[in-house]
Parts: sequence; C-alpha cells; structure tokens
Amino acid sequence: MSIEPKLYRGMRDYLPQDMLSREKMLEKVRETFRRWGYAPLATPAIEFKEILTGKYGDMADRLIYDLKHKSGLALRYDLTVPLARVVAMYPNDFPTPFKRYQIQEVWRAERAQPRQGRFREFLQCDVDIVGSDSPVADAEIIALSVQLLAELGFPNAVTRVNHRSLLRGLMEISKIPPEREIEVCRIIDKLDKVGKTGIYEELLTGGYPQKCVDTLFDIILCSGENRELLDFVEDRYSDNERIIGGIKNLREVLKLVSDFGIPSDLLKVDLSLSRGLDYYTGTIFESANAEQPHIGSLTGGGRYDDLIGIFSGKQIPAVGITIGLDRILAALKDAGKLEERTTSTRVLVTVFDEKLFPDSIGLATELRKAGIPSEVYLETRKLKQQFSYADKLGIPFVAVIGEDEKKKGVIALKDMKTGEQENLTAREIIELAK
RNA sequence: GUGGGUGUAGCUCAGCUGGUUAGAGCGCCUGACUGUGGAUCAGGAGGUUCGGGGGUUCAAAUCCCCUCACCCACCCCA
Repeated sequence: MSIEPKLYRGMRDYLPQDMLSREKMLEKVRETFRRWGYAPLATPAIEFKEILTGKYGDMADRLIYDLKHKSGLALRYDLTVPLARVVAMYPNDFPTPFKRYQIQEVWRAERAQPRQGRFREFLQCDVDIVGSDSPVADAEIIALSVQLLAELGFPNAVTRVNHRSLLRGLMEISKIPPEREIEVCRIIDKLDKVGKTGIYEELLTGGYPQKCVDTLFDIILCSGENRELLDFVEDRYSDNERIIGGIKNLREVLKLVSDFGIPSDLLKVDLSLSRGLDYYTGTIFESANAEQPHIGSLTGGGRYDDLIGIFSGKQIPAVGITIGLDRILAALKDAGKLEERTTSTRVLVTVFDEKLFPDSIGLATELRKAGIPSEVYLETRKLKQQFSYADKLGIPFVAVIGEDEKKKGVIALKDMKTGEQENLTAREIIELAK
C-alpha cells in the first residue's frame, strides 16, 4: 500500500527543465538590480498576523494564510509590508534613500489558476525606494521595471499608470463618499474586461446615484494620448486640488521616465486603473502583455507614503513595484518562448569499460577546470545507451575514449547536432565546446 | 465562494444508442546495428479494468445518484 503522491492546488514542483530557465532568469534579474544600485533583503516567511492584516484591504486580508499551529502567526502575503516593518524596526541601519530588492515566496489563499499564472505560492520580486518623495524615485522604479521586462522577453509590455490622488479627486467630484472609494475603484478597474456598460450597471445596482455615475464616467472613459488626456482633465477640473496635484505629479513622473530612455508609447495613462491594495497613496502602475490578455498583470506597484508610518510612527515615503517572476515565466511558457533544457552539461564523457574509467573521469575533470560543464556516464553500459542518454538530455557533445583512442592519445568527440565525429585533444575539445 | 467542463495505459485521447479477452498514437524496453544517439523495421512490457463510492440490470468504461480531483470562466491579483 503506497501513499498517493499529490500536491495541494496552487503549489508547484519545479522540475529541472523548469528550474534551469528559472534560475537563469533570476540571475539576470539580480544582476540588473545590482547594476542599478539596489541592495538585497530577506525576511521570514512567517510574520505576526497583526503586522500583515489591515494593510491590504478587506478582500486581501481574507487571503492571508493563517497558521493554525500557533495563534497570531501568518504567512507573508507580499514583500512590501515586511519591508515597511523592517524599515521601522531598524531605523538607524539604512541610508536615505534606501533602495532594496527582495526575491522571495509569498502565499495567497485564493483559487489557483495555473494557466493564467495564478498560484497560491509564488515568487515575488520587489524593488522599492524608501525615504524619498521625489518623482525621480517613481520614475526610476517604473523605468527599471520596464527595462527589466524588456530584457526578460516582453519588450512591448505596456505599463498603465494612474494616480491615487487623481482618483480621489474624481471621486470627490462624483460625490462618492470616501468609505466607498475602494469599492468603486474595484468596479471601474474592470473596465477593460467587463466593458463600460457592464460597470455602469454594476455601479447603478450598487446603489450609486445615476448622476454620480455619469459624472464619474465622463472622466474615466476619457482616453487618448497621455499628454492630451492629462491636459483635458486638468482643464476641466481645474478647481479640484487633488486632481491638479495628481496630474502635476503624474506629468513629472512621465517626463522623467522618458529621461530614463523608456519609449513613451510603453506608458499609458489610464484613469480607470486603481489597484486593489489599500496602502497606495500616489502614483500607481501595472503592466501586462497585450498579446496575452488571459495571463494577467506582469508587474504592479505604486507609491505608499503612509504604510511605514503605521509601524514607525513617523511618516516615511516610499515607492516600489513587484515583478511577477513566476507569472512572467508562465507567460513565456504560454507563448512558447521558453527554451526548455534539462541539463547544463555541454560534454558527456562516455565510459568504454571498467579499466578506462580513470581516463574518462580525468577528461571530465580537465574540462570542468576549463569551465566546460561536463559529466561522466556513471556506468559501463553499451555506448548506444550512453549516447541515447546524451540525446535525451540534449547534451551537445559526446566524448569517447576507447582502446583505440587511448593508444593514439586522442579523444573521439561527436557533435550530436551534426552527427560528425573527429579525433581531438582535450585542448581542442575545450575550444570547441566553449 | 459562484457557474461550466473533464476524469479510460507514463502522456494525448478513442471507445459511451449498455453485451464476450478495453483500443490508437506518442513514449518506454529488446533486437536488426557485437565501439555511437536522433531515422526505419520487427518484437515486447504496461490498465489493481476505465478517479472513488453506491444504485439500475442477466450484463456497465458506457445509464442514474453522491463524492473527490483537476481544468475553464467570474472574483482578485504577481
């Protein structure tokens, strides 16, 4: 009687063919962050529940994994709140501004949907700037994420941007009470999915006066080239401070992002973008690949000037973004752009017979010393099987040292792609397999 | 949480107006090829018998009920 091997929904095993591309991607990501001067940080998987709850919103609070094992503990839901906790906990250990990146798992108790890249456990990758309220910080975060996205295989991913205070201003004008803002935001956020008549009806059935809804619609349905759109809204609502402030800030950020060398058509002002998390206060942004609408957002973030204050007592501004690495991987896989290798080995050194093991092992050692990923076949099976092994794993070269080769002092090297084989020295192999 | 779909060999699936030993393709193993893969050809293994439980029937993978798992959509987001 055996136990059925199974996995909780939304959890995944990463088999070698997945892990090789995953690790490669992670190396690229980490390298990019360091190139921009960000410092790494790690925090525990488990936090006190009170640290996490009440920061994300009612909806999200329900998705926090509660640890039944000991009361008062929970699994982290994102990396932003832990960052806020850390900054408040060690006030003297960080420079200002503090730029950090963090790549760790987070857990969300929601319904998983693997093909859309939605999991209960997934790798989040956050970059944040703490301690600066300059629009340059917002712009840098956006520019960094757009550039990284391009490097990871999504050069055309569009980042939609909006501003919380602009949204709040619009709510004021539409006479929507502050406590219902978030609810309204969630509804209008669905604009591109449900369509305008869909959300119009949802708002009406939600009990909002038609007049309010109409006013709101007048604004959020506006679209157009970024600058024109902002000009238009500014012009029309020039008496609302929040709107004017939001627009001014947004304009600065957009300008700065282009100073970072980001093509302006990759950024799109979208007045219906709201983002579900409560803690955002200023710019908000979210990116997706237009060619894969079913995948969902690839990155998302914004400015959260009040979050750290909850822990530290004094207000410390911050802005950051999450890069959805697991989702990016899922999107690449979905698009068939993921090269799936199952090994990093470049040369398989076959073993002719027991007596020649030292020769084969010696060759592999020499190759490794030269930086060529190599492995020795571990048993004296037929060459046929050894070659077949190389073929299955996609190893590009196979080396054979038999009696003949040993006598001549050469190694037979077969190029598995072309099928050609020639006798070479170890040094020649190193050159070839590099 | 709500709605829909699927569940048969390792994988993708066919079989489903109920009827003898449940099939195909791919994969896997062996050999032709006794120092060499990927092609071809010839064999072969593999299903506790059709997710699990119950029911109808002389007889069920096939019909009915329940259950579980997975997938899709919604919700929400990375």
